[in-house]
Amino acid sequence: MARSGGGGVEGCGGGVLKKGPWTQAEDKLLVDHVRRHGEGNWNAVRRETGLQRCGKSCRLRWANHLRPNLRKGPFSPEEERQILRLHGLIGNKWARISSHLPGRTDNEIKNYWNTRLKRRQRAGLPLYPPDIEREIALLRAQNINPFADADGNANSGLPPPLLYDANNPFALPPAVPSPSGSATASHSPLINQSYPLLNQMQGMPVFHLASSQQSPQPVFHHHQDNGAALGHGGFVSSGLPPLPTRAHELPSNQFDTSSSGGGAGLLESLLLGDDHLPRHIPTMVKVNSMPALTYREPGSCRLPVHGAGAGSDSDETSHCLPGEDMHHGAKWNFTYEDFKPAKRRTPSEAGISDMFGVAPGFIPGDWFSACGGSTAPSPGPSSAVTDDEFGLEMQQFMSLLPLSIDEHSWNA
DNA sequence: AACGCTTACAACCGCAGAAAC
DNA sequence: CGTTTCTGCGGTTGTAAGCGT
Repeated sequence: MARSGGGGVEGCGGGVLKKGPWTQAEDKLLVDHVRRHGEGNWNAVRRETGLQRCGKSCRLRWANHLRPNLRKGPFSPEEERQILRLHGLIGNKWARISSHLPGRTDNEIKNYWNTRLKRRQRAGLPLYPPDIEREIALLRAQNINPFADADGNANSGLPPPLLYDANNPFALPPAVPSPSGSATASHSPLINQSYPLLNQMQGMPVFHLASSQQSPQPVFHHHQDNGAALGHGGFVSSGLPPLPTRAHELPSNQFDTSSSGGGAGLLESLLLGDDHLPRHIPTMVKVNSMPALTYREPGSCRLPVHGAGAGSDSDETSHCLPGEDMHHGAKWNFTYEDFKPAKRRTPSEAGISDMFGVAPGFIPGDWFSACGGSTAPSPGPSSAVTDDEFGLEMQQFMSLLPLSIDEHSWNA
């Protein structure tokens, strides 16, 4: 992982800043700072701690490796499905996708997707399993526009609004005329990248959902009424019916503390369905004086019991046979044959214990392997400078530390 | 054992929007 | 109201580790 380690860089506020892998000492400085002041104000970290890292780098390190309740290790089958479903509808909105996967970072999901995408593209395989394609087709047929903002207006930003065609709701926007006047043969790369599922859905049968109780019926006729079946007009572009999506995207490091899923869009609520991942984390408390920084309540940490089942909250992957979709009973090789065991070594607890002068026994021995939701060793940084999995150890350890709100008030 | 390829992932970069000044 | 600073997001890159030959 080492990138030109030891080198410096001009920028991020001036001065020579360190780049490359983080060391334990740097992590400790950052963690101490956040414990005292909370998240945010990242540029102040350098001023107040002497850490030779720019604010962006500090934020990234915290968000992706040090913050409490991060979840490392392989994605569970449920998580993988969730990623597929959300990506199929909203595209490369990693932060939004990660907001539905507690403990997962946008970077992690992005990396997962990119490697998976490359692998499947190279193999000439479809990106999405058929059941997910169907599911999203249904949502599309209901004319749910994931890109509409809270007011129902199509977002002005990219990607551009979809043009709804009742015959083919997954149709891409018309080809952009070239300067010479002729339409380009292919759709723009932007569209192709932003709507990967749509690219696969060209020409798929359209389903109308007459009611929630009825099975969806394929519709092949040209439909241009006032929307009796769909509840809206037949041809819609940016005037899609209002879809309550979150007005502002949650930062990747922000936990959704709303029990009702407030802020999540209708589309995402639909996608979450019955098998959505738990979004309420009862052992976490939001510290009001420290916005967006959450810690476990002292004494509330239910440590997973390795091998006891109760604590193994996610890892069904190891029970899945290659090529078998355990959720639907159908053979589908989209996920499990892609699954590769984690490569890197199990972290030791020695480093993190040493850092805080805590006896190693303070950290349960099974914590790391179990918290990752997998029996496989959790992957982690591999630099010779940064202890492997130090970030994970740090964030896990942080979650165990009692926190005094007074001590850590924002303006202290 | 050596080599090359693939995979996984940390970290950087540029950009854009929001907030502060 | 324009400018600056801060923050977050998505894309990309570099490299260690695993794996096959």
